[in-house]
Amino acid sequence: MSRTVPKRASIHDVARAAGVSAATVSKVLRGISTVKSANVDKVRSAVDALGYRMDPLAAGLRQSRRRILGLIVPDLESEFFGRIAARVELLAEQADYSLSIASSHEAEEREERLVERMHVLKVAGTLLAPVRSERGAGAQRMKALGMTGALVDRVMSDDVYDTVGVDNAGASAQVAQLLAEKQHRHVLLIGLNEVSRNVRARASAFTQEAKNIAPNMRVDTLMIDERMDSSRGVLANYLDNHRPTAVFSLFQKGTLLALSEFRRRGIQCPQHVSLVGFDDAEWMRVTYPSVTAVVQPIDRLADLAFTRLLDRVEGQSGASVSQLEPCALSLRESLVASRPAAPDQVGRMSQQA
Amino acid sequence: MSRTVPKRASIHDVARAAGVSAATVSKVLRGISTVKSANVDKVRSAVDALGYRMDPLAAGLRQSRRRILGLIVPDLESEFFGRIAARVELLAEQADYSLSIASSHEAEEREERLVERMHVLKVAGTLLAPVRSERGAGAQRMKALGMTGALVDRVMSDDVYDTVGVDNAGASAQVAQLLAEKQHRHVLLIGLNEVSRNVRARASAFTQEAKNIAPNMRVDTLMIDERMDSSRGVLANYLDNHRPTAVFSLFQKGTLLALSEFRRRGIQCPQHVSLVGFDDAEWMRVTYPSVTAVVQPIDRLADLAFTRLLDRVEGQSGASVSQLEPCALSLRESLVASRPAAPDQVGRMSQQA
DNA sequence: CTGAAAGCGCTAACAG
DNA sequence: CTGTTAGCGCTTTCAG
Repeated sequence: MSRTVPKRASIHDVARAAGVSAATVSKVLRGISTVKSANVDKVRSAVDALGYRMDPLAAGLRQSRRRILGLIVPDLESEFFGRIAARVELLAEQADYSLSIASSHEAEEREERLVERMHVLKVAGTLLAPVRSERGAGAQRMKALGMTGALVDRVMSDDVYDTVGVDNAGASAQVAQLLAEKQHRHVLLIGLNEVSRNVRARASAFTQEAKNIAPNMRVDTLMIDERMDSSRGVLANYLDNHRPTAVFSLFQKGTLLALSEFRRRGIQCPQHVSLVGFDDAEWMRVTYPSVTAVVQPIDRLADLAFTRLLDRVEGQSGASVSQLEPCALSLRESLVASRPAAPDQVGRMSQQA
Repeated sequence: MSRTVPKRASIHDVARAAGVSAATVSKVLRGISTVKSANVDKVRSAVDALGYRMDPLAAGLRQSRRRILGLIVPDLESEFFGRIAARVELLAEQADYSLSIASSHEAEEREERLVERMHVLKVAGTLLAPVRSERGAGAQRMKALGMTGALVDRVMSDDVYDTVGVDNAGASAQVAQLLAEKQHRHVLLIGLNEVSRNVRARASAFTQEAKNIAPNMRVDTLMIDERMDSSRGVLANYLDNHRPTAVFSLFQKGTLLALSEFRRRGIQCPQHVSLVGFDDAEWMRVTYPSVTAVVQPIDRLADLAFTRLLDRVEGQSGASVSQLEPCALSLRESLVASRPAAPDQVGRMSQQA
C-alpha cells in the first residue's frame, strides 16, 4: 500500500531544489514580509514540482502555539450536536485551525479525560459542550489546567469561561403562556433523570411561569429515565391514573415516547390531549398529528460559541461573558385549546383510576 | 486565562527531577525493555510530581509514524454517520490512536481536499466514507497519494482498498420479495438524484428482483432532489396521476416526504398504499402508521471497517477484501397486503388523472 | 543498563 | 533580503 511511496519532500528538499535556504522557503510559504520576488517564484515552482506541503504539526512544535482547536460534545449521534460539530468544523477551517472532535458519550468521567487529552495535545483552545453544566467535571478540569476555552449549551454563566446557551427558561415560559392561553389547566411535564442542566431549567421555568400567570393550572412532573423501555412503564402508569389536557415534553425522546404511548392507549392527540415538545426534529412535521415544538437556534449557538472561543484564543482578555439565545416556537397540529373537561370522557380510562 | 500557567514540564524536566537521562525516561514511559527497577520508580514518581504527560505529536515527529487515524464522512448531522464516527472514535482510542474526524458535507471537491489534509497530517491511515463511491474523488486521491486506508459505505469493492458496505442489493431484493408476496403489483420507488452509489444500487436491485419473481409487477421510479421543497411537487404530481399500491423509499428523507405527502392528500396508509423505507429511524415507530424499514447494521459497519483499516495500518498486506453486511427488516404497520384494486377508490383522486 | 548526541520538519533570532 | 544557528519535545542509535 503506502510501502512503495517515496518519502515526502521536506522543506529542505524544496530549499535545495530552489537554490535557497530553508528559512527563505519558510518565509515564502507563510507569505512573510519581504522576499525577493525572483526567489518567491523559484520557491513556488519548486514547491509545485515536488508537490510539497508543509507539516503543520512540526511547525506547531517549533512555534509552541499549535493551530489546533478542540471540540468536546456529549454525543455525535444526535442531530443537535452533529450540527454543532459540522458548523464548528467549518468555522475552524475558515480561521485556519484544525479541529479535534471528541464525544464524551454523555459520561462526565470520559469528558474529564477528553479535556485532559486536549491539554496533552496542547490545543490552542477547547470548546466544551458539557455533559452536565459549567460546574461539571470537564469545565472544572479545564480551569484547573488553566486551559483556554469556551462553554456551549447546558450552561448558564461562568466566572472563567464565556458561555453560549439556549434560553431554556424563556422558551419554557413561553410554552407555559401558550398553554395557559389555550385554557389548559392540567399539564404533564416529561423530564429526564439526568445530570444535564437543560431539562431541569426547562421544568422549573415552566412551573414558575405557570404559577405566575395561571395559578390554577395543575402541573405534574414525571422524571423518566434514559432507557426508553422502563420509562414507558412510568408514563403508562401515570396516564392510567391521570388525564392531563396537555403534555410538554422537555426533550426530544420524551416527545417520541409520549406520542407512541398516546397511540398505544388510543388517546387521541390533540382531541384528548395536546402535545408540545422541546427540541424540534424533521419527523415532527410528518407524524399525525404534527408536533408543536420549541426550535433551538443550533447554528447560531455554534457560531457564537466559536467566535467567543476564537477571541479568547487570539488573546482577547476581560471578564467572561454569557449569552443566552432565544428559541422559536413552531406551532403545529398537536396543540389545540383545551375543551372544558367532559366527565364521561374520563370514563374511557381503565377502572382503577 | 492560560496566561498565568507555568510552562508544562518536558521530558527533560522529568529526567532532571528523577536524576536520569531523557532517554531513560522515554524508555520507561513506553514500557520498553530493561530499565533498572529503581530507576523506573524514580521516573514514575517524578512524572507524578510534575504531572508530566508526553506530547504525542512531538513523539510522532521523531518516529515518523504518527499514531493518528483520519475519518472522513459525508456528513455529521445524520444519525448514520454520527454513529459511525462515535464508534470509530472509541475503537481508535482503544487501539491507542487519536482520531481526526472531518465531514465532506456531501461535496466531492471538499472530500478531496480533506483527503489531502489527512495526507499533510501524515496520518497512519484514513477511513473514508465516500460521498460517491470507491471511484469518487476522495478515494482516487488517496490512491494517487499512496495513502493507507479503507473505505466504508456507498462502496462495493476496490482494487486497492478494503471496503465494508451494506448489502443494499440484498435488502432491496428482500423488500421486492415481500411486496410481491403481499400481492403488490404497482410499486413506486422514491430515489435520489445524487452521486451516491447506494440509492442507485437499491433501485436497480429492487427492479431486477421484481422482474424475476413477479414479472407482472409495475415498478415506477421517481428520482427526486435533495431539496425537499421541489421534490414535494414531483411526488405530488406523480400521485395525482398514478396510484401505486406500495411505495418503497430508498432513503430516509424520502420516507419522511412520502408520509407527509400521503397525509396532505388524505391518502390513507396502509389502507390505500403501503410504505417501506430504506434506513430505519426511531421516529418511524411512532408515526401513524409506524413505518416498515430496512435496518442497516451501523455499528457492525464501523467495527468491521475499523478492523480492516487497523490491519492495514499495522502492516498487513495482501489483496484488498470487500465485505457486504446484511440488513434486517423491521416490519411495522405501514406495510399490508394489497387488496385487489377497487376502481372507485381511485375516483377519490383529483379529476385530471 | 544508561546517557550523549543526532536528528524528525519546521521556525525564530540574528548576523551578514 | 538571506542564510546560519539553535532549538521545539521527543526518540533513536551506539558507545560506554
